[in-house]
Amino acid sequence: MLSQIAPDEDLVFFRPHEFIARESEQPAGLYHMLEGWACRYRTLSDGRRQITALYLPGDYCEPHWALGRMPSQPIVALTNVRAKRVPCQVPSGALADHQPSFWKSLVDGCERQANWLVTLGRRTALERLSHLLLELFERMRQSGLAYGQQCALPLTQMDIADLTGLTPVHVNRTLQTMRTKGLVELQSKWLRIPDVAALRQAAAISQADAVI
Amino acid sequence: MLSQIAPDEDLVFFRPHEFIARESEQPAGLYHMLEGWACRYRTLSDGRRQITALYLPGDYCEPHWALGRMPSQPIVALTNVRAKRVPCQVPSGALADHQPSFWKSLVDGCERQANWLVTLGRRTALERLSHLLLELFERMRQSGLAYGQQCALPLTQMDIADLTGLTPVHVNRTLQTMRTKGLVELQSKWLRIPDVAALRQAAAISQADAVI
DNA sequence: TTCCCCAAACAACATATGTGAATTCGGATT
DNA sequence: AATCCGAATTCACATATGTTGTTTGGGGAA
Repeated sequence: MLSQIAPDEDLVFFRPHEFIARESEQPAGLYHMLEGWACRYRTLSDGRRQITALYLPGDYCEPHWALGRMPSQPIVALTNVRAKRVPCQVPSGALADHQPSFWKSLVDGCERQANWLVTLGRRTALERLSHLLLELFERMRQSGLAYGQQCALPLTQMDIADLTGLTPVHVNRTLQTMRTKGLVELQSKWLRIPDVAALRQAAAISQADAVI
Repeated sequence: MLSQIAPDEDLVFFRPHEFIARESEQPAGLYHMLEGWACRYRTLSDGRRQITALYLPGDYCEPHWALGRMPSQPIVALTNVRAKRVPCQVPSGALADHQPSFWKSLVDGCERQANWLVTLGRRTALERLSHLLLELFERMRQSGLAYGQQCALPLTQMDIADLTGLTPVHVNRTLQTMRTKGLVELQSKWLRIPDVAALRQAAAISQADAVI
């Protein structure tokens, strides 16, 4: 029954392109993603757009909000999203004690960003795409959402361009090259990686490095 | 007297290029920077290098370590560094209660990284340099280390290249352009910004945005 | 002062990626 | 089955940035 749902912990839904949070507006709560993808981004005044974070099932969106921050960049749903809303106002002491997975989520996000800086700053288009696809596959795998060497990938080539700092045209070109080389199979929002080791090499990821 | 220094909170010094922390090695503690600059970075196997964080006086290096993480990227001193070492093993509850500035440092670092992603992904060379110089000036100003419109900037053009994802040659070229346009004065490790508003515009920072 | 060395500055040329536009494809809707 | 519309694909061309190499400059050591 509806009345049995705890009043401060709701299930919420978003449609593609719907805002989950707006810049500098107090969000209704933290969202624990249950299903679907979302992203954080910034657009410059002339329309250039860069995605700065991707939220997949299992991720918290956004840990910072529990530390008293307001969103500094907007967040939108990329697909249909189902999430559990949990209030921001949890005292940080309680969070630390009761939600280790929450802290892990925060720090993981930071480390992913640090790796992402390397990708945007120093990797070529082919390396960026390889790195992105590996990271997404690995995150899906860790959430139990990968099947063998494949997983869902509900992004348009324009989304991928805004993630990798490239143009959609160049994403397309480079994807073609990768297909030709047998590095990936990618069609109708479905990703298959025939040879993970080969793709890691194409991404300029050193043997010892973690992808994420 | 030496004997009066608390045993778990030491003053430490580093020389330029000296490692403050190595990848995957337990650091001796957190460092609260008192003087000098340091950076975190990653190098790809062929030598390409990207700096992913800059530590200025007042910054904590690295908040994550208090959350049970090991360094995932090495950290080196860029100048002579003086810092206060504080043990990592502080229980997170105590940190939360007694060190709000510590949490601020952590979240500020995350937000800076998110902004930095936009810069590396979507801004031109001139915009990247403008953004970097504005951010550094603003951070120095907030630490009381700016004097009017100027502050120290102890970076080589190669450091700046590794921060902005450009080549040293192009950094030089672009800096010349900026000097010609009167956007910055930069010589012998000293930065002067004649017109902050003009530089913000050159950085493609929207009026409302924070630099950091 | 002289020497030395690293950083900065400069030049010519190469190339990865961007731009603008047209065409094709594929899934949804009627 | 016919239509529609966003996404993907392809093409020709433009340009920002990279590459390689040389030259100049300035501060520290002897």
